[in-house]
Parts: sequence; structure tokens; C-alpha cells
Amino acid sequence: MKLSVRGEYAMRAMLVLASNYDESVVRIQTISEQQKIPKRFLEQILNDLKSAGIVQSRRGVAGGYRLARRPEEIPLAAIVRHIEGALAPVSCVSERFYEKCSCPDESRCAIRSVMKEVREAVVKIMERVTVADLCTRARGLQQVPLSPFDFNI
Amino acid sequence: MKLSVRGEYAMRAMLVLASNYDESVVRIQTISEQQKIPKRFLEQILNDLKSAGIVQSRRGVAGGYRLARRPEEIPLAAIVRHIEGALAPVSCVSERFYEKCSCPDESRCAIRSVMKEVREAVVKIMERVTVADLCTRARGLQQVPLSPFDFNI
DNA sequence: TTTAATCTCTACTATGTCAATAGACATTAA
DNA sequence: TTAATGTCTATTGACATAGTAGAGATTAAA
Repeated sequence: MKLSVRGEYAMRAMLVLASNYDESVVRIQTISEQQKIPKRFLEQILNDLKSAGIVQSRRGVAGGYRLARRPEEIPLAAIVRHIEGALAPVSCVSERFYEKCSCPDESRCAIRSVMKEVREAVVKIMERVTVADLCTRARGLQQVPLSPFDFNI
Repeated sequence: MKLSVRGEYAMRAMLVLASNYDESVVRIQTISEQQKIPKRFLEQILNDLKSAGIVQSRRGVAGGYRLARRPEEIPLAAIVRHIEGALAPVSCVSERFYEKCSCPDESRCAIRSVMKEVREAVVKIMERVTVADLCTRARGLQQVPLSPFDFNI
């Protein structure tokens, strides 16, 4: 898995939506400003997440976006898979985005067997951690005081 | 980590070199034919691995490539890091290829903390597995009979 | 000394992806 | 009716990828 800027923005937006899960909807502009994400670019990303059934939207004056499910029910894997594609390091070990590779004999490829392990390790984390966990972590990190090195005199 | 074709070729070539570690050198052409890798492309890749000190070469008539160290001393991480760059899913959690990301406060970024876990999991595998392990696995996989489904009548 | 087989270095190219930006449109609450 | 929103499609510039190509340097052997 390699996260593009697009994928990073998607996660950041999801974190905002999850933090405001009680609200009816959150406007694109609000997310864009809070997270410093180019608005028109964010539009595309959220629209994309909508087509994946991960978020819902309301159009018109009091419009905006909200999560389609509870934050606990959305693993990070779901977001990344829809925005970036495979979590696997090579597509010949991907379950959902499988593509044949060019090696002579895939079933006996030693490299592939290592790549499978990498895939498993990544999937394990990304499927276990949900958007709700992200919120919890974010709250935890707020508590931590800034390191002295982070202060400018 | 996401492996490009270039990175995959590099690993396949390294596997061939390790299998012939007793030989003096192996010709590009030999590797190219065995692994079905475009020769001129492979030239570049091997030359690149040479500049990384991972392989050595001999020029001229009886020329070719060989590993610069014993297969047990070359972790896959070394190869991938030189050909592809960071193992980390985002550069803001990379040790060797660190780059600042666009999030408001990196030290308190919840997404980053998850990405760190992913990085650790990937690095752990790629640093532990060596080219020698690749050879061992390859030999093991040779023993395994083809699944009945792999036969064409 | 010549030759042929090899690696080496640099440049080029076609294609695709990424990160936006833009315009016209549809929907909705007030 | 209007203004604030989301929706859809197209375009763009920069860069990366996966090669291809040509000319050259080095070396073992004839």
C-alpha cells in the first residue's frame, strides 16, 4: 500500500466527518478549511466515497456530507481500497484487485510468497482499525503536550 | 510499499544472482532470458543496483554480474529501498525518505500513528527476509506438486 | 593487435497517473 | 425566486513508468 495525496485527503475528511457524526451534515467548505484541502479536489474525493457507499450527501442550501454508517463500522481498509485500490504491494497477491504478473510460474514464485506476508500484515492493521479508532487516537494525541522542541521562541 | 515492475524485476534478478552465487558472474542476457525481462531495461536496473553497492560487475567478454555480498547479508529491504524508495505508506512516517506532509499538526496526527504501524509491519518483514531466504523458499516451492487445477488437459 | 562479447552511460519516447482547476448544471431550504 | 450547496465532466501541467536506442568502454581470447 502506498498512499497518494488523494488517499490521505480522503482519510482526513473521514476523520472530520466522524468527529461530527452527531451533526446532520458537514459542508465541503468546512472540511476544506479545517484540513487545508483544495475544495474542488475534495469535492471529487467525497463524491467518490459516496459512490462507494461510505458517505452520504444532502444537496442544496443546508447540504453537506455525513458518514453512511457508524464510525465503528468503517475500517480504514474500506476507504483506502476504494480510493487507491489494492492494499497489496503487488497486484498478483491482491485478493480484490488480482492481476497476473509476468513471472514464469506464479504458484512457485518465492518473491510472491514474501509479498503475501506483507499483504497480510498490512491488511490486518487496516481492517482492524476503524474511523472510530482514528477519533479515539486523535483525542488521545490532543492530551499529549507538545515536545519542548516544537516551541518557537 | 508498492512495488513497480522495475522493483519486481530487481528482485527476480537478485534471486537469479543468488542462485548462482558460486559462479563467477552471470550475464545480463542469461537473467533476461530466464526471467523474461527486457534486456536493455534490465541493464539499467542492474547498473542501478551496482551503484547501490548491492551487486558487482565484470566488463568485457567473460563479463556479467554477481552479488557484492553473501545472499544472507542482503535483506529485501535494501533492494526495494534503493529501487523504489520508502517502504512506508506515506513519506511522513518514513525514516530514510522522510518528507513533511500537509496535515496541520504532524505530531498529533491520528492517521500518521496508524501509518507508522503499517510501516513497522512492512519493515519488519522486509528487513528480516534476505535474498538467501528467497532461494530457500524457491527450493521449497519447487518440491510442491502443481495443484490439479494448474494442469491443462 | 584485432575482434567480438560484454557492461556503461546518456538520451529519448510513448503512455499513464496525479493533483488539481474549471465550467455548467441540479437540488434544496428559506 | 434566490443563494448556497452538491454533481458531473472535461482539461491541464507536471511528473513517473516502462521501456527503446545509440555510441562508447572494457576485456578475454584468437
